[in-house]
Amino acid sequence: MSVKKRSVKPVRRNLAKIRQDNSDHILKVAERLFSDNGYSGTTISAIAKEAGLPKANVLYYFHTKDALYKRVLSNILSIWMLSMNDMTEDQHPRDALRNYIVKKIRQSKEHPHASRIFAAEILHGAPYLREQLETDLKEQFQTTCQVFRHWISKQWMDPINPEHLMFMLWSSTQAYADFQVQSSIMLSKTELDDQDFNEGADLLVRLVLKGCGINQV
Amino acid sequence: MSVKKRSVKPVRRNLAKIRQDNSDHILKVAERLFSDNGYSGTTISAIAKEAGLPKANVLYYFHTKDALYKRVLSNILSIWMLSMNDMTEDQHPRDALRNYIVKKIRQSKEHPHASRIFAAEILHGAPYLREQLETDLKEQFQTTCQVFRHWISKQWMDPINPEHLMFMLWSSTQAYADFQVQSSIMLSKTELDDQDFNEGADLLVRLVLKGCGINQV
DNA sequence: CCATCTCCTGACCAATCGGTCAGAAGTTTT
DNA sequence: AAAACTTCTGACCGATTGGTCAGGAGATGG
Repeated sequence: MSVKKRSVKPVRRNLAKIRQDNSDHILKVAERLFSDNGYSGTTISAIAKEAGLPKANVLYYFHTKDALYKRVLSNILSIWMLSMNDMTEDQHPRDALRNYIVKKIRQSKEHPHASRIFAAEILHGAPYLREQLETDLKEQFQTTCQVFRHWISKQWMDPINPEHLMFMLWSSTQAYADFQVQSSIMLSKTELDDQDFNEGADLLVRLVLKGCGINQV
Repeated sequence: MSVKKRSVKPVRRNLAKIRQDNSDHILKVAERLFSDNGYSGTTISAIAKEAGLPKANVLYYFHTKDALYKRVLSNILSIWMLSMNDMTEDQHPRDALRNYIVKKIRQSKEHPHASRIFAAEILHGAPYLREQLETDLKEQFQTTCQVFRHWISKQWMDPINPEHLMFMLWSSTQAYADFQVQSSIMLSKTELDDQDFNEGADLLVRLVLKGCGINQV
């Protein structure tokens, strides 16, 4: 019955860790909400509530909504760019294209929120990303198109339009994140499972390789 | 110098026409703004300003923002569904698929705003469209998948996964509206022109037909 | 020409928005 | 244990939001 008067808070938290943990937590919650409701549809109050913090605390870590959104975006973009530079001239398109498609669909599966925020940004004219699209992504795009042209000149694939092939690869893989809701409705599921992602990847690989006249092993 | 005191407003407008014209005008402006800024990012004041009307007048025609958005959406969906029921068993996939792709890309070109609103809606979980997706669109989806299976059984095309082929067709054609901004940046243009849309359609037709093992004429 | 209906709008409203701030509470340094 | 610093938060702010409303202006039918 007697309540021990022992100190109730022996936790002794660490300042640096507190900052790290709270920032991370807020970013994670914000990513999900921005993904579900868009920039304008997401309020700081909602983020705070979902994170279990007072609104003023969220604004203590990220001084403005804009700054928070930009941090979310830059996190996303760094993940993105990292795993895209993989297609090179010395590879055979058979392997390079398969790897690209598989990796891109895996990204859609593992980072659906990030993927959707990215898509929504572009859908609305890329107000925050335009600069990086015009520099970093464009450079990478042109490099990859050049790789395609190289493969074509080696007759490893049909003479197809490299730019539009890139658009097709991008959109059809991206769709497994962006339109997941629609796809799962069409398949009468609550959400896509691993097999669905695999079947999607298989179909795209097959379609692209055969469609580009790349002889498979 | 003398100002003629002739009646300044001889126009004598017609009530029914006034209602029609204003509603249409508001819907048109709203479609553009919803497309550019999303639902939450678009304010009634902004729509009113852009339409050259007082805010209260917009609300006179459409009692709530929600109702206006739903009207925009239903306009879009009716255009959508109309031109999608085209693939039938008695056609050869060579023609049916080509027609579908060409038509879908033309829609992306001619109704980019509608297309983007639709995409944003799905991206954010289809809060307003879910019911119609679950009934109308799903039914049509399954019908078309059945047509694919029929073509496969007739050995007019390879035994590919019909559902994922539909996803691929949908996303890669849709992209010519949704990601137009990104595409035009990649191609160093201010916007895509007719030739770009044609090249995109050509590539997709070629990729899909050859990829599905459909022998072209 | 008058009664009636529709169209139109400035003024107004409560609610919510992003953001500020003073000061309490907790942690680290001395 | 005291000083210095960071974390935390309730109360508050002006601006904007979607929406209401009373009443004026214009159109219509008899």
